[in-house]
This record gives sequence, structure tokens and C-alpha cells, in this order.
Amino acid sequence: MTDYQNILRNIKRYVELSEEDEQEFISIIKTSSVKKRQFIVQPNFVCEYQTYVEKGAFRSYFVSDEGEDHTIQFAIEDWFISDFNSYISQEPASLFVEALEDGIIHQIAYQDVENLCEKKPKFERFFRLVAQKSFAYAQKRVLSNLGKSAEARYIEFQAQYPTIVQRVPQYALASYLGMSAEFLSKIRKRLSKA
Amino acid sequence: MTDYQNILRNIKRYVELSEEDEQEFISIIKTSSVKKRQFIVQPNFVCEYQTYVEKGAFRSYFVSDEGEDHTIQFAIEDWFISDFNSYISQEPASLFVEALEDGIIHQIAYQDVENLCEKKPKFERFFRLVAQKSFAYAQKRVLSNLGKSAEARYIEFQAQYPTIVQRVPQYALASYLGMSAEFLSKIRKRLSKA
DNA sequence: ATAAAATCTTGAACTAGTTCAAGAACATTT
DNA sequence: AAATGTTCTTGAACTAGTTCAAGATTTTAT
Repeated sequence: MTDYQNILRNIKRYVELSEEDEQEFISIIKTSSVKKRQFIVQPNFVCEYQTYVEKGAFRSYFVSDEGEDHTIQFAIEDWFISDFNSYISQEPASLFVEALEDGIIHQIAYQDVENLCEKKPKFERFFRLVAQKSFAYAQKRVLSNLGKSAEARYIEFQAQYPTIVQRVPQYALASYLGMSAEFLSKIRKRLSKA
Repeated sequence: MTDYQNILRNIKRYVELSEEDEQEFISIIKTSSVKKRQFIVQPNFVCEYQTYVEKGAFRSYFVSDEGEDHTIQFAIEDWFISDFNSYISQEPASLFVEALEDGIIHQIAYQDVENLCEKKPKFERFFRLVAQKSFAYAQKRVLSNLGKSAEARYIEFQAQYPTIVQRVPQYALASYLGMSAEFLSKIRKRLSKA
């Protein structure tokens, strides 16, 4: 017996749902459990689903030609994650999405979402609001990447997402913040002494 | 007599519009002309509108505490621009949006858009698709900022947006690409010789 | 056409952040 | 509990990109 209360509550932060709406939405959810280090999205495969994290921690990242990896996003409980580019275009992904811990996810398929939006404008609205918020968030990130020093970026992130800092490996955080793992280690040491 | 063909064509790339839909949309558009160096969005004022560029070139940018400015976005003909964070939350802006040339813009107010979306799901859909695309684009930018050297970033941008490179001041481009204006000048020299 | 303002260039000195390498600490499997 | 794999730390040498300053060029206004 799967519990859909969390994901439904998430949606209800944006739009009201009738009992029937809830049932309709639940009917397209596919739930699964994942093991640490498992990939739920991989380059060259189309990212068919948007994934809601019921339990666990994930990251999406890109591996450059030089073999360095660059973290695009983290997601813990109550967040969505995917290779969004691949998802909306239904073209092959360029990112990995990897479980950083054992976890449980709810997935919704591209075509099911599009059909649902068509049928019930309420969901169209939900996905519009979420996409707008995500875009605003991504712009904010660009901004703080451009403006700030490596140390300032770390301090800001640590203030805003203390839980994530504790849960994800340091090399993944460093690659999210756009610095080498070694340098992040040095920053942390410097800050712990001050 | 104002011409709405371009903005309507833009929308019709995503959804079909009846004659009535078009009229409805046109009724909320406010058109104005702007002079070079004019601000259409300023910090501390709520960004009431999303702006469609009919003619001209714009940039949005942020001024940091140290007084450096960081370009977030450029927009030329057929693009939308705003302080999107301020627009969707209807809270005071933190960005400037400045005209880089004399131009003509079509603006649509937050509340008018929300009402229109409520009334006609077709527009809800349009704005969802646009927001999703914008988000995907912003993620791509984060990615190329993280992965690449200053020179590679410039080359990539130049390949993708040659028109913009020609139309905007170099210091604005440098601040978009996350490097000093001097360094961009040096990169260009280096490339022109090679 | 001239003056004033804005933008771009160049070199020299500097620094924030990288790379490499090797060991230490921690986690996971048997 | 030992063994293996994974992640984190530290220092030394390096480099991509910055800052400063001054002149050259282009644009804008009168």
C-alpha cells in the first residue's frame, strides 16, 4: 500500500484538488525503490519520467569531454528531479541522475502528464507554476555563480540548504558550486577555524 | 496602428489560436517605445510586466554589493524579458532591465496574464511550455558555465548567438559570460590572430 | 564639426582557484 | 575483523583570469 500524501500535498500547495483529481493523478504514478549508486537517468536514453523523491537523495550531473563531472541539481524528499531538457523534448538525455542513498520515488511519464494537462487545466496550471518557479530559481543560481567567490558561494549554499550539505558527498557539492573538491576542503577548514 | 503579428506568431508556435483568442490576447497588450539606456525594470520596484521585444535589444543585470554588474539575460526581437523572479512573485525586483538600443516593446501585466490563463487554458498551456523551455535553457547555461573555460564559453556563445555578439557592448557580454571585460578583449584578440 | 562621454585595448603585477600526489579517514563487503 | 573501495585532507607548484592604470577608439550630443 503506497502512500501518496506527500506528493499530493506538494501539488496542493499550488492548486486545489478534488477527490477525483487526486485519483486521476495517482493513476499515472509509478512508484519504485532505488539503491544507492543506481542511475534513474542516463545519457543517450530518453528521460521518460519526472521523478518525485519520496525518500532519499539524488543528484543530476554532466560528464564533460575531459571526464570531469558537474552537478546540475540535488534533490531530497519532496523535490522533483530529471534531465529536464531531455524530458520536455523527449530526446536523448545528456545527464546522469544518480541515487546518493537508498530511496523511494514516484515517477510520472511525459505522455501521461501531457494527457492529464490536456484533460484537466488544473494540472496544466500546476505544471506552469512549478516550471516558472524552477526557472526563477535557475536564474538566481546563475546570478550567484556569476557574482560571488567560491567561499561566498559555499557559505550561501550552506545557509540555504544545510541539510543537503550534510547529506551529499563533498565532491558532488564542490562540482555543484563550481570549484574543485580540494578547494572546497580548504575553504571548510578555513571557515571551521575562524 | 500597431502590428501584433510577430508576438501572435510566437504564441502560435506553441498553441493554436482562434480569431477570438487573438483578440482577447491583444486586448491586454500595452505597446510602447523606448530609448537607448532607458530602464524598463529597476530594483525595488515590482516588475509588473513581461516584455516582448518587437524591435531593439535589451539586457537584464544585477549590480552586486561591490558595484560590479552581472548580465543575466539578453533579449532581441521576438524574445521575452523581465525580472522573472519579481514578476512571478510580484515582489520588488533586484535586477535592472535596460534598453541597449532604441526599441519597441509589447508588455503584458501579471494580473492580466493570470486572468487570461484562468479563462482560457490554451494560454495556461502556452505559458507552461514557455516556462519549461526557459528553465531547460537556464539549466543548460549553468552547465556550460560550470564546465568550460572563459575562451570556450565565448566561442560557444558566439557560435550560437552571432547576432547578439555584434549588437551588444563588449562589457555586457563579458559580464554575461562571467569574465572581466579586459579578459574578453584579450580572448578576442587571440582568436582573431589564430 | 567639436567636445564630451562611453567603450575598448594593452601590458605588468597579482591572486583565487587548479592540479598533482600521497596519505588519512571513513564506509562497505566478506 | 580484515580487506577493499570510496571519500577527504594537505602542501607545493602552477595557471587562468583579475585588477589597475593609461591611452586609443568609437559613439553621442550640441
